[in-house]
Amino acid sequence: MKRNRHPLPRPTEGELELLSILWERGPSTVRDLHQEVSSKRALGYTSVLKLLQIMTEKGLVEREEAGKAHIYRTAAAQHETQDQLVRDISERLFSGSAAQLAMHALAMEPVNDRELEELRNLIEQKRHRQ
Amino acid sequence: MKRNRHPLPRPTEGELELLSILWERGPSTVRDLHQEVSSKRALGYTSVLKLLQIMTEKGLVEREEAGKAHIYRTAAAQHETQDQLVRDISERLFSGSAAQLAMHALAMEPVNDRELEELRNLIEQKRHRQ
DNA sequence: ACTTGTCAACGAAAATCTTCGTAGGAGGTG
DNA sequence: CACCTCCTACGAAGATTTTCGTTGACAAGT
Repeated sequence: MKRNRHPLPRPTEGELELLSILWERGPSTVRDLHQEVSSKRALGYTSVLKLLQIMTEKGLVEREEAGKAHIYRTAAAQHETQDQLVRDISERLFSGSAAQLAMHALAMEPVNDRELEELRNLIEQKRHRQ
Repeated sequence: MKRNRHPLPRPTEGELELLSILWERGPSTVRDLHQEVSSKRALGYTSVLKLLQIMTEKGLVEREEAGKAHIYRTAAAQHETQDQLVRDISERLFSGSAAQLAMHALAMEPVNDRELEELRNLIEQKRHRQ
């Protein structure tokens, strides 16, 4: 029962935690996810299961019911969700100016050389295209 | 009696809406804020009031009780809250890489020249300091 | 003094999010 | 078969967030 008509809802905090693991590990079972989460904090197996069931209803994940243990996979690519949430923050916290968000992010932490180089390239590209 | 000992909690969505207005308008009464919010969506006066009372308890805003209508002001500067939330997103969505967050933000939207210039400078600074 | 309007306080309903206990099914093993 | 283990489904408690109705205080007008 897929609802691709509407854009996916914004994941909650707990949901995002599971999505992150799924993006990293790829399709996983409840047990996989529970083990992964457990390495960071205490959380019951059924809590993870329930969360995944809710996420399935919301369309945030899809599951393959073959076999005994269902296999869950993310419905949206990581970069799509990143875009969604970055846009969200940009709207709500920076009056929609993504550039200001970017500056805040950069001013905050040390950035390694490779990333600096990528950013330089990105900016040069944009400079010449506009 | 300020409680600067603990960091301020992360504002919820509704709280952030009010904070944004306060940063823009400066210290305001409940009525001011309600009017401002109402221009965007339907929300009762007492809902705004209640939210502000909760935010006062949490320390997110402070109020001056002089006169009949209290006057609310933000407890943290805008950039502090921006930092806090950007760091948060960076952690949860980009494995702590602020640079990747920045790149996502930039790749997303057109950026005006002045902002591009600022970014270039920021990057050059960081390049030479590291 | 009575009415009207503005305000904060309080409580509570409604919605959402988080967490987990319990039940029941399916598959093996002795 | 009886038992154990692994799994999902379901319901529900608890916590947090969102929303608003009601109340009472206070002042201004008539």
